[in-house]
Amino acid sequence: MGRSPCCDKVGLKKGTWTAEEDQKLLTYIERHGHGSWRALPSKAGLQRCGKSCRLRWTNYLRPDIKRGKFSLQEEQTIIQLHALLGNRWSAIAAHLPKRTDNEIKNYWNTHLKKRLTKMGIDPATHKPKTNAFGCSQQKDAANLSHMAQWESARLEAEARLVRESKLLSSIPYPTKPSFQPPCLDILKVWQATWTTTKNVTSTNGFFTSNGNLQSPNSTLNFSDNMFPVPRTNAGFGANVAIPVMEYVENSKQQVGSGTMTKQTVPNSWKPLGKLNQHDHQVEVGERMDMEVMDNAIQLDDNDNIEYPNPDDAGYIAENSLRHQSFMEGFASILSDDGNNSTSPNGPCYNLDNSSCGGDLEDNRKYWNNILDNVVTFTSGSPIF
DNA sequence: AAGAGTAGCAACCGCTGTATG
DNA sequence: TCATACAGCGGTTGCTACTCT
Repeated sequence: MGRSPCCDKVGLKKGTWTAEEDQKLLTYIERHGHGSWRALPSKAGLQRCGKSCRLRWTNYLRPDIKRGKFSLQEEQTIIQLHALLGNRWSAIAAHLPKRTDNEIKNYWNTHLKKRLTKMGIDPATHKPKTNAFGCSQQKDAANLSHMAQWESARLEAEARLVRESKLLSSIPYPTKPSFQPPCLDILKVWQATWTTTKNVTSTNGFFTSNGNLQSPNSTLNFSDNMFPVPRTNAGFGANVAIPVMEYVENSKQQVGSGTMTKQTVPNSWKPLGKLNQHDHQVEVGERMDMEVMDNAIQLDDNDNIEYPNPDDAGYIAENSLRHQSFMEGFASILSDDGNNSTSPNGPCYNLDNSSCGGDLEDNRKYWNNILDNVVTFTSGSPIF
């Protein structure tokens, strides 16, 4: 026998909550915790379905949520995470303390989506909208998508772990003790590659003053311009990064002015894709899935994510290249000033919807800011 | 001033995976 | 083992306020 029915919907109130209902729910939960949502409405004297109470509490009444205008950093975070995770609002919300998935979803749909659209970026794919010159970009877009898929899968896996951690701390308010989930900073993995730099290129952003893209810190000992990023006037998003994933396919390939060789991934860390059984070399072109990602993430004895030794040469090479390429590709899509005559989507816009007025430098600074935050925004977050 | 159109957002709906009896 | 409730999630709806004509 299963459980008794949740709640018959006859006679239950729907629609906007009144202040009185809010107070009843708030008072009850403060005194007793929510316990069983099913039983809560009658105990609290509410003519509502338990599900409605839970939604009202989690999205509005909970004391640990922040309401009101989103900060610039929060906007940036949402855009970045949406590029990686898509419409996985709960996963995105896990990286935005005090914001609910519903609020983020609404904000995306009513603000950010429109802004990206105005900038000529497809908000669903975070790629430039198709234009007459799009053919030459297809391969690059595919590579970027491929890498984004990996990052997405990894973020999702970690977001899942965050959720699982939260379950452990689901003691009802207000007796809930302070609790922090284990460190799940995938971006610190990125940073690990940046900070093990042997040949740091000094820059505050992704764009040099002459308009070329650049990683925050270059991690390899290649000669200058190892990843030349052609800037053309072929339209929005015409800048493309050399897809470094190819170097794995072709065991040795000229990349820019540096020559890369096939890298071996350490046994303890296999994040890039399926590894062949012989030498743990990455085989690209495989569609990644959660199972692969789960297998790729190693847990230590305490079920915390075990990050690879950043000193490992193979790890550094694999990850720094992947991340650099991903970031450059991502940056290239976002970076076009949109002022060239062939830009199909008109002038560029800043995120506050104002036209950048053709000020390339301002726009560059703005996107530098966003892209820098990919690496740095998590430093103060309890999640990270 | 008034009606139409639009934006913002709280809340609902329905689906899915998990827990429970 | 199975049926069912629960909880979480993402998509969608509908109400309210605001703007435009």
